[in-house]
Amino acid sequence: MPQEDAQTNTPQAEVYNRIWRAIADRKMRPGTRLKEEKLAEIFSVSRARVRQALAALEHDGLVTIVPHRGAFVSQPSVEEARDIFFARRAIEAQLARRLCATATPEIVAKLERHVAREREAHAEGDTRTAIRLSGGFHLLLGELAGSPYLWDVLRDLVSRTSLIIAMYQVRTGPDCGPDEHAEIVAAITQGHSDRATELMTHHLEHLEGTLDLEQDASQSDDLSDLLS
Amino acid sequence: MPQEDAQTNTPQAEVYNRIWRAIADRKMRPGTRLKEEKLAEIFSVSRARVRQALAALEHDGLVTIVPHRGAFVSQPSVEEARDIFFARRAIEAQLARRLCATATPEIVAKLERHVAREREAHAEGDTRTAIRLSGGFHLLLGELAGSPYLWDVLRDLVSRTSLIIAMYQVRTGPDCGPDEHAEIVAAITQGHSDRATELMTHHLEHLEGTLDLEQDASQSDDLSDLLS
DNA sequence: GTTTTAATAATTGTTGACAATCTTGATATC
DNA sequence: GATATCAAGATTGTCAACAATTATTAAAAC
Repeated sequence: MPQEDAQTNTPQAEVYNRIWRAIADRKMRPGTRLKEEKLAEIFSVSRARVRQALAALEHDGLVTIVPHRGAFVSQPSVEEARDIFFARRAIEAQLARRLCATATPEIVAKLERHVAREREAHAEGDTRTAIRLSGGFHLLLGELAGSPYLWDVLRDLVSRTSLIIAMYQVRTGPDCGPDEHAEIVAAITQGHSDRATELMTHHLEHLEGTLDLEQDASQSDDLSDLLS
Repeated sequence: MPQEDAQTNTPQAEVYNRIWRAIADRKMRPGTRLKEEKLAEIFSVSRARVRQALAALEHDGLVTIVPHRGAFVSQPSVEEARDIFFARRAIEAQLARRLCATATPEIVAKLERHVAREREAHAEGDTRTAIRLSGGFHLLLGELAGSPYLWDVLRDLVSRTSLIIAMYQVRTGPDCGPDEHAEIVAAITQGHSDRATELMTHHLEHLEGTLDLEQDASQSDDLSDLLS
């Protein structure tokens, strides 16, 4: 499942959100250990709260909990990475198609405004916000498509994609520039649903293609670096 | 998010699975209250375990937790119901399409065997297993499509659909007979991907159409029955 | 010098008791 | 009689101490 996670008020949600953002924004590398007591100290909450947050994050696939060993930032395998991209293509293609049918001027305006901000951050060389906005584009698209359920699935997929990029990006590459997003928005604006879905599919394939997903999955540890 | 939930070993997973099945098999009506202490007594576990299980079930959308009030079997609204069906169409259409491209003889055999079992239960008038097998067909399709992630999303969607049917079915109707499933399998067997996706979409629309989703969403309580 | 074994420390898992909140029922007031 | 107020009971939420498990270190054996 997937459903309303990002609550706001309660202190336990605060812990969840902080860790979630840290992982999604790639401030914590995959494999990082998350000690309960340390987190409890950082956030000034009881260990039970941290425990709940970690359990929820495990449900989201961002954290892996090994019994009696602790919680770690997940290290998605190559197979999982490919699967995530397949799921994104399947879902986002449909969302783009639906948006073509339901797009109002306000919706188009929101999309164009977002792409403009992406362009801005990209031009200024502000990589961190560029990354966040880039993921945000896909989330915005899901939000505007009017399916709360798929929006939540998409939120999950985008955050997992962050982990995948952190693990498998070959270098600090172009990182999903705003041009392809602009094209998609253009297709939606004109109501070309087939073209929009095709562009979205291609865009995600392009993103997947920039990663190094060829390595042997059996050597996901640090050992592989030493033996190369 | 959606990911590996149905663990097997641990006692807390046992509680989760038992409650999950009870809801998915429509043995517990939407709105039923789930008292922690009572569940703890039934399953002979501590209240903390029950608490974990309920939290996970809330994440799956099968249970709604109201702070300081307790846990209840969810009562999906009409909007949520429509959204769930939209999501199912989006995802299952893509899964059917993919299966057309990757279907092996073994896969086809598994699908046909399942449909045969559905026919059997239907002919014998065994409604309960017919319902379970009917949902199982969609899950099997997701499993054979080879996307663990979407399979998990589908599992979530199918269980939510059970709740929706429990709430909105107009009577104990035909309940998704096996004939449409057979047609879909036939299309997959022949590799007609467009036809398979179309059949799947239509099948889900048909299922949604058998429900009474016209009622005013503001009257989801029992009062609406009394005032009609 | 390397491997085994044991003792210690650090970390996670669980439980039961207590606090906070809500529901229910009775009583008082209009 | 209907509504408001308040107390008792029931239920959920939280925490801190304790148990179980694993990691680390040191010593011992080869």
